[in-house]
Amino acid sequence: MKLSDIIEAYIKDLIEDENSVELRRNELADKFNCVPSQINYVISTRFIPELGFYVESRRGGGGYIKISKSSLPRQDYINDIIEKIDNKMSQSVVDVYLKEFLRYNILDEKIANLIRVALSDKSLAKVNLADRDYIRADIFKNLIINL
Amino acid sequence: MKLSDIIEAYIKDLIEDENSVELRRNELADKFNCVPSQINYVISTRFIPELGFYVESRRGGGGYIKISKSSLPRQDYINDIIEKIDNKMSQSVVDVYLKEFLRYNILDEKIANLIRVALSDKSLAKVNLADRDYIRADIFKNLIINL
DNA sequence: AACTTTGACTTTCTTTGACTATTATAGCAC
DNA sequence: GTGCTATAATAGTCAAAGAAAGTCAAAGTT
Repeated sequence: MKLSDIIEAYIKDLIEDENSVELRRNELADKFNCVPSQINYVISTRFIPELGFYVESRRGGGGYIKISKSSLPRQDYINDIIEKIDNKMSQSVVDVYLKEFLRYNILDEKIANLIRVALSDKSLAKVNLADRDYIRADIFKNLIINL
Repeated sequence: MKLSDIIEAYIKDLIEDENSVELRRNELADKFNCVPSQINYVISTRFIPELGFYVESRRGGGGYIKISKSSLPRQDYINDIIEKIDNKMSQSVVDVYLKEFLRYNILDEKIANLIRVALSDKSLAKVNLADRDYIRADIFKNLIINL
């Protein structure tokens, strides 16, 4: 078994309890006798939004990496959808999805609106046009993973 | 938890009652076993005018640091904050604001979390570093206005 | 070819300390 | 008493050091 797989399993075990863990990157690296950046590798290949994970972190003294897993029943449905989502989305495609989600009670009006605002061309005005739809899709995926 | 966070919480607790506190810098530093200038660090990163805090101080014998919180009605408060928000925001500055909003019940955990996710470096990974903080601020302002 | 491991370099946030600035007060000269 | 001065008691500033985590590409494996 590869080291990365072992680390992955270890982290998943920790997540089990609380549906989330807070890790110290260096500690973990130490524990598994690898370079710290391997932890990043494991996280970025295995704890991805598409699989229902959300990762937050903070640098500096007292820094941490927090990984949470959303385990709601509708999660499978959401995951299915996320898999199908293109890596770029226009404003109107976002709207299509939101309507769909509203219909299935995956979110309420208030949240849908928040997402709409966050992803609007207005909010993203400074992102150049070529990248905008890609960034919109990124934000969207991260958001619905965390609904 | 970081010392700075602990000190921040401690001070906020003291403020709760009277909407203000008067501190002695050295005493506080002593209490938390840190150098006095750490108190300044905490104040300058967490008790900023943008969040409605007002800090007065005096040196010399009998010196003090007084921190007060203005408690405007909700909408005024929001407007006030929006006006003061810089045109760029780091992830951690967003966090500071959200914590504040939570504290004053301007939004709930769920929404705060969504905003956090939407504005995280993760979501905005494809935005180049030079622009990221500006775009984050744009989205943030749009969101807050539409809260 | 795809995946994993490694390490040098970068970025972010916190802690520390040396140096500076301000204020109150005690003591002294008058 | 009044005014001046020295001293002690505070707080402020700023830059360096420290403590994480992130990035990226080269090297190694399968």
